[in-house]
Formats: sequence, structure tokens, C-alpha cells
Amino acid sequence: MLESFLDRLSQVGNLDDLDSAILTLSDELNVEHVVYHSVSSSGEQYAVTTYHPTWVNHYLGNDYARIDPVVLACLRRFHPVDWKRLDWSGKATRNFMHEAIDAGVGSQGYSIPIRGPSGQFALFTVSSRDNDDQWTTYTQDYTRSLILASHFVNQKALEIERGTDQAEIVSLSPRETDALTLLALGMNRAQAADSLSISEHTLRVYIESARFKLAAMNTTHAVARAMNQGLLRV
Amino acid sequence: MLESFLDRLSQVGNLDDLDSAILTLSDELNVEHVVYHSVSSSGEQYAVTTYHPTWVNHYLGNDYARIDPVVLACLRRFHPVDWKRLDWSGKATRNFMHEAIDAGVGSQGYSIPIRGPSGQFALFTVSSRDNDDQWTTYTQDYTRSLILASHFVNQKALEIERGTDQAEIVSLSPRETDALTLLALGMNRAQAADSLSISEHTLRVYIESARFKLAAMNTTHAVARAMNQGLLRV
DNA sequence: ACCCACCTCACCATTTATGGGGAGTTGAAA
DNA sequence: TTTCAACTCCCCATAAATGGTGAGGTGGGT
Repeated sequence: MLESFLDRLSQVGNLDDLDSAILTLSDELNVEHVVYHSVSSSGEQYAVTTYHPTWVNHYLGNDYARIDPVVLACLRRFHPVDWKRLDWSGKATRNFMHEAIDAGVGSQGYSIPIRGPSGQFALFTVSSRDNDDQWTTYTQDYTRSLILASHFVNQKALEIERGTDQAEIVSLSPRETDALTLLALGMNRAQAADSLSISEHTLRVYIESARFKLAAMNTTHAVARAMNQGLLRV
Repeated sequence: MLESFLDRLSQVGNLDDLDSAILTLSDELNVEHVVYHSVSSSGEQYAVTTYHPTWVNHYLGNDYARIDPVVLACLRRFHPVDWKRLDWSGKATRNFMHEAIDAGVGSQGYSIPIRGPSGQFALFTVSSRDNDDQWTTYTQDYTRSLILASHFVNQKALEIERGTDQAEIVSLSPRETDALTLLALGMNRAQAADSLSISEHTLRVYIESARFKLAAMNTTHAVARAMNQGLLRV
């Protein structure tokens, strides 16, 4: 049922094309609203949505991603999230929910978390005003299509964002990886050096060269960047 | 074409069931070999494969994941990886490739990277001894099935894993998140405090309480753990 | 054959982070 | 209404990391 969308997606060459391709998804997937929102590790965001711009601005202006139960749940899960199974108790949360519904967001929703290299994180969401039964049927019928759509949309978005989908090629030497890994595990330099059976001085050299390669200001930064780039098996 | 597998998967209740369900995939997906390999942030590994145990042990014993171009590429990409498009030059790499082929791995392969919450990373791989043309046709026909299979296998694996070990739900306060985020971006305490318009002393309190919540030995460790648990939007 | 990336080791001075004390306000949940 | 978590501010002493500048050996790739 995604044929025409996937065909169209393969023709997409820039973000504008992608925008309009994604907007056709609400028809193809038979829902009222579609949202694709990606955040890269460098903080760049890309979002396409059928929501009203007023709501989008309100959401961003209030930094609602911090309290939005959908976002919070997706950050912790691999499974797609059905909105109605989340915890909507709490004052701020319920207030947010009412604002969202008033803004036409739809009371039913289904969100798929997507994770890419270098700490990229994206959400693919569909929402409607169905009742519970309709929505249950819908999600059962469409789960696979939604997963595939989210996958291919994200793939295309990453492809466009950086020309290829290859992450920047920072490569650490084995020892540099060892050093950062042990530091990420909470050791100090003395412990890490001991664990690798090298002198603390030598360890420092690795940390410093890793810091340089990663263009990091300090050790914590280097570890954070290395983790974001999937360089550490912690 | 995945119907019977997905049916079977939904019945799976433990790792042994999952093992045998995955092993049926080579028939269902019409390939010689199937591999699912997951590494969680805490370092626990789970793997199922149709490869010969001798090869698996050899691979693990030599820590080949460090030089395996398939693994290295998947760590950097979102797109599935067709083995034949990788760079197999380099002495160690070519040596590894020959060993793999001799062990019956198959010269053609297709690997899908999968990322879950808390830094989980998994690979879903199929491989065969087809020639280039056969393989191109195969991957075109089966891409979607492979993506869906990888998704549902990983979903089930996480589900089982989570059932067995109670995932501790560490939650950081907004300020704690702010503090760790800025440190992860490379700021020192003075800069971070300045950026948040609070005193450096106050910032320290946040860092320390975050460190306590995360059971971290030091700031670097706290940032690493927070990132692994998807607590930071860096 | 040569180059370059990698691995290994050392000292000194300075900047930063950490450990251990306290204290007062606010706002939301039970 | 009480309780508790979160937010804000402060000092002192010590431990740890960083910046700068070295050097020498090995192995793989062009």
C-alpha cells in the first residue's frame, strides 16, 4: 500500500521534495496527520508536519519536547508508541494534552522512534481523531507500513542531509578507543592506565590524540562525541 | 512473505524460542545464512546465527568485530549495507575476508544496522553464495522483508531482555539534564554555569546529584551513562 | 625505501574538578 | 497541610586533568 509513496520517495533529491512527499503520506496511510521530526547529534533539526504552524510554534516556543510524554517514551523505547497507553497524569502533562487536542492534533496517535548513526534521533508520527476501537484496528492494519515508511523517510532524510548517508569519517585507533571506553566507564586516568597495563603518560597521549581527532575541548566532550558517533562499545 | 515467521515470533516467550524462530528465517527469506547480533550498552551480547560454531568462536576470539568492514560500516550508517560495496582493501581486512569465506560465510551479504534505546546496537545479516547478479535481484526483492524482519526480531529481543532484568528508570531533573548536556558539549563548569545563568556552585550541585542518580564515578562517567540511556539531547 | 600512523615513556606548571561541609525558597504531589 | 524534590547560593582543601615539549621503536602502505 506504500507503492506510490516509495516510488515518489526514490525521485526525491532535496528537502523540499522530501517535504511534499511526506505530506502525501497522510492520504496514503489513511490518517489525518503525519509528522516526521529528526534531531541530529549536532542539534540540527528537520521537521515536516501537517499540523497547523501555530501549534508547531507554540510547541517549539515552550520547549514541549521536554515534557511531551510521546517524546519521552520514544526516547526510552524501541517499540512504536500508541499514545493512549502512555501516562498522561501530572498537571503539566494534562495541560499540554488539552492544548494539543485544542490545536487539532488528534486524540489518537502512533509514534515510531528511529535512531541513526551519530546519535541521530527521529520520530515518525501519525495521528487522528478516531475512537479507541477504530484506532486499534488501524494500528493493527498499518503497523508494517508505518515501520517501512518511517525507515525509508529517515533513510532519505539522512541521505539528503549529508550527501551520502555516511557519517563523518573520524576513526580512532584501537588504543584511543580503549582509553575513551575506560574513561566512559568511570575510571580515572590512573585506573584506566592500569587496566590497559600502560603508563599514565601513555594513556594521556591517547586521550589527547583522540581529543584532537574528535575536535573535543576536554575528555568529557571527547567521550560524548565518540559515543554519539558510535565509536565506543560501552 | 514473512507471515509465518511473524506469527511464530508473536508466540515467542524466551530466548530459546527466539533462537529457533530466527533460525527458521533462512528458509523464509530464502538465503543460506542469517545472523542476528545485539550488543547492549551494558556490554551484554546476544547472538543467533546459522554459521558454524567454529567460525563464531574464531571471530570472537580474534575480536574481529574491530576490523570487520561490515560492522564498521553499519556503525556509521543507517542504510543497509551490501557487503560487495564495502572497502575490502587492507591486509588485515582481506585476510579476514578469506578466512570468512573459507568458513562458509558466503561471499554475498546484506546487513541491516539497528539501534535501540540506551545505546543498544544490533546487526541483522543475511548471506549467500550467489553471484553478483543473483544477489542484486535478491536484495531488491527482499529489502522490505529484511527491514521488517530486523525490526521485529530486535523488538522481540529487547522485550525478552527487558522482562528478565528490571530496567532501572533513572530520571534527571531539567537542570541536571541541562548541566550534563552542556558538559557533553565540551563546556567546563564556568562556561556551563554562565550559559545557564546560574552560579558555578549551583551547577556543581546539579552535576553531583546527577552523578549520584546515575551512580557515576565522575562527570565523564555521568555524561556517558546519561547518553547511553537517551537522557541527553546532544 | 620511505613516510606516516601508531604505540610507548617522561617532567613541570597551571587550571579544573571533586569531596565535605551548610542554608534558604518554591511548587507540586500525597 | 505537610512533605519532598528541585532550585539557588557559599567556603575550603585536596585530588585530578590539562597544556606544553620532549623522545624512541614498530609496522603497513605507496
